[in-house]
Amino acid sequence: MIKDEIKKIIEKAIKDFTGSPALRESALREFSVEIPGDKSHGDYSTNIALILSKKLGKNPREVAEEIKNKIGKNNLFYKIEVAGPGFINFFISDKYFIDTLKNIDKNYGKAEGSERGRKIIIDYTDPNILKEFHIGHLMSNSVGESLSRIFEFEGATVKRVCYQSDVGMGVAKAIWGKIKKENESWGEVYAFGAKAFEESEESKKEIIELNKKIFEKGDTKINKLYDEGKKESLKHFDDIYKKLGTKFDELIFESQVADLGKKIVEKGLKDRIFEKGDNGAVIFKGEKYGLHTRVFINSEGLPTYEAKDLGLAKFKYGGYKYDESVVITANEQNDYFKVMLRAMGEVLPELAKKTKHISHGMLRLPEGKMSSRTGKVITGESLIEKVEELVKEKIKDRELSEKEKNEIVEAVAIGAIKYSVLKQSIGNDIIYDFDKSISFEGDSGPYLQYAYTRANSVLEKAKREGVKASFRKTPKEITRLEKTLSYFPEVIEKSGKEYEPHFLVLYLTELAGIFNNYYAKHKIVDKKDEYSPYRVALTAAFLKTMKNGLWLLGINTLEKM
RNA sequence: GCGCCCAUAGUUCAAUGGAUAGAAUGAAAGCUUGCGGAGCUUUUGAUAGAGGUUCGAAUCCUCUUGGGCGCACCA
Repeated sequence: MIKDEIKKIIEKAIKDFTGSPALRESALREFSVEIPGDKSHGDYSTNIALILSKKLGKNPREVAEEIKNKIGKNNLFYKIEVAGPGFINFFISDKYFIDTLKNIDKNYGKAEGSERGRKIIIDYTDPNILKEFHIGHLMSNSVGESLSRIFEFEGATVKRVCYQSDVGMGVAKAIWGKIKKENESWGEVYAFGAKAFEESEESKKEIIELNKKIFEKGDTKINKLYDEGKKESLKHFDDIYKKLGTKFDELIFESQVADLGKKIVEKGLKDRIFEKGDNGAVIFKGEKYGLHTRVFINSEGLPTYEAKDLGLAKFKYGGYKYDESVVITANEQNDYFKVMLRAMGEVLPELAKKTKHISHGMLRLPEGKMSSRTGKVITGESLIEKVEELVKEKIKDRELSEKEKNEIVEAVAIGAIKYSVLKQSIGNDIIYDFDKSISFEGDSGPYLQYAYTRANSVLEKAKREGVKASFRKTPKEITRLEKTLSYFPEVIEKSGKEYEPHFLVLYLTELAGIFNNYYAKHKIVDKKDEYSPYRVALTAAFLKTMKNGLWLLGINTLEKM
């Protein structure tokens, strides 16, 4: 990557610069090499002089000039200039960009980054059995899958896991509902049970009683109901994962980690990390760390979610010696995670250090539009269905086979949803606009898919007309397209490092726009034009980059649409 | 009550403390002999308010206003 090369050059240039080694070190940690938004500021730009001058108490422009002189001549650039308050701008030779283009193949950008050799476990989606798969799960899945693919692409070995609750009151509410309303779906009966639990003392008692029975596993009828429900639930989730393009390496259930968690907390109690509350519950006093108190084992001696999460960490590490454990949840759990991770820092310090909590915002729908007649919450699958219907309506007049149409509907709908989730920084709420998400123009998944498809048909035309891709004859001046294509590896690395797929989304959207612009200005396939082979090769490079990029977001490309 | 997060063009989003705050969409105007016009070009328009730190603040600090979330036995 060119950015790394520039960094090395700068490092070398300031090696025998005035100041102490410690000062130099800290400057090297802080400085950055960026692609400036304004192209008149060069292809790459660094703020090293601004950082150094601050530490040295010198004029930044003078420092910049000095560094520029130290760098001297280098074939990579045709020009270096000092600009503004003291930026050093690098203008890269076209030859470099063309050489990069030549190396764009289907592995372009792969495993170049910083994750090489690392073992990462990533936990996302996390629906609970017998409950609905809701929009939050859809968000978690989109984020988790994309990050997984980015880490893998950067060279990490990734284990995808999904942690789900299969015991407790939630399950009891659903089973209680199922007993009362045999023919209703699990999602429905759960809602029914949950409502009854809140509203009727009698029902509440029954559900608590039932919860014990489920736990004891003594009643064959209840056992059967539970087993069937669990199986059906998991099958149902599996269908959704297939559609979304996720394949988990392991499903971990709450029941598998409860005892482990309890033991960890009991040991922690002996070590005085935890303490006993008034009524016998085992608690962690978060106030010592500026947080709040949470219960890890309740007064009945049962481990809570907190304890189970400790068990989960140990369980995960037992099966896979990870370097990093990434957990993705909605951000309403942020404060909870702070306390739990702080406690983990005391009882499982090594694992706590390796754990990274990433939280996403809510997917909000335009008011009224989606709430169905029954007033139920919108589920993840009904969202997918609704978007599919809209896409279906949109392409109904195309001359395509039924089979082709179905493929397009699914790819475009999923692409639209994933794009909407991933296009902005994780953590903030998303206002989901149905029409915008499936729009073929502007800021959307389908726009990228369309740009891909159109480029693809250009290549098909080239094939028909016998124009072969070649970089032998290159134009005198290259365009933004060649330059932008070369940024791809850097963008992926940044997305992975910062756990932010939106950098990639923004990049691909810009790239698609630039390609569309190129396409509008140049005739790509033209037998009589000596530059046509080059343009075909450039189009092929765009196609591969776009395909890889979309794949990293979990979005499929289409040959026709 | 306490804590955490958030506030940027009409709208939806960008911007490791850096250069003239970028896109998309909307609105207005234009482009088509040439591959999928579902495209391209141009114009329009914003940092919630008040202080402070800094050579430099949308970004850091304080206060105000307006939102979201969380605070002992749910997950």
